[in-house]
Amino acid sequence: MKILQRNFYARNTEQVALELLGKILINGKTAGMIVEAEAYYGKNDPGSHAYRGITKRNEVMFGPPGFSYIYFCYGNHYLFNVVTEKPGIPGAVLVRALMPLEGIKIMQERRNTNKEKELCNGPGKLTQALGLSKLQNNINITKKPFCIADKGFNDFEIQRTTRIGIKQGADLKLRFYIKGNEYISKT
DNA sequence: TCCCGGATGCCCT
DNA sequence: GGGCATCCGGGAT
Repeated sequence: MKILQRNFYARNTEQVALELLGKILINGKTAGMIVEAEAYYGKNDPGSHAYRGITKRNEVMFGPPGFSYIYFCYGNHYLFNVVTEKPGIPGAVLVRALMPLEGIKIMQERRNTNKEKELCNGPGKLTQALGLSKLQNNINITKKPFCIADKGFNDFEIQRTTRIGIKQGADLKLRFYIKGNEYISKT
């Protein structure tokens, strides 16, 4: 198992999103395989937080790659992104769904459900299952206990579609998921 | 100050 | 499986 290093993230956001499929997101004793992700750019991407330039909230997106960008949404959810591109160039990949692998019991307690498919099949759900909140914002994820690792899962087909839940930039096909996987988010 | 969001869970069929 | 109320902080006015 190798932990993804900064050079993996310091590339084109779309490419990183694509290659994150099949990788393992780990936080402490909980872990899951990434089955769905979306790419977000800056200037030319109206769907991105970084579109209107740097602010207190999105400044992490402008910083060095390989850091977490976790923000609060809809009053009670946290969404997990990982920063991409070289420092100074905004970019991030939103992780939308995981297939639970380790610490499932812990996830069930945090999520208050025993249904395995309901643990991580949405961006707000997986942060709750892994115990991620704004406290984990802007953390270097190229080392344990909070990181993404490669376990060599690559036997799958990738589907590319438009992104979910945004109005601006809705035409861009920057959402990727593992075809036929039962743990991806709905719609 | 006000508006609204990169969503979820519940309750109903 | 689908419709709906609802969570509250950020960014624009």
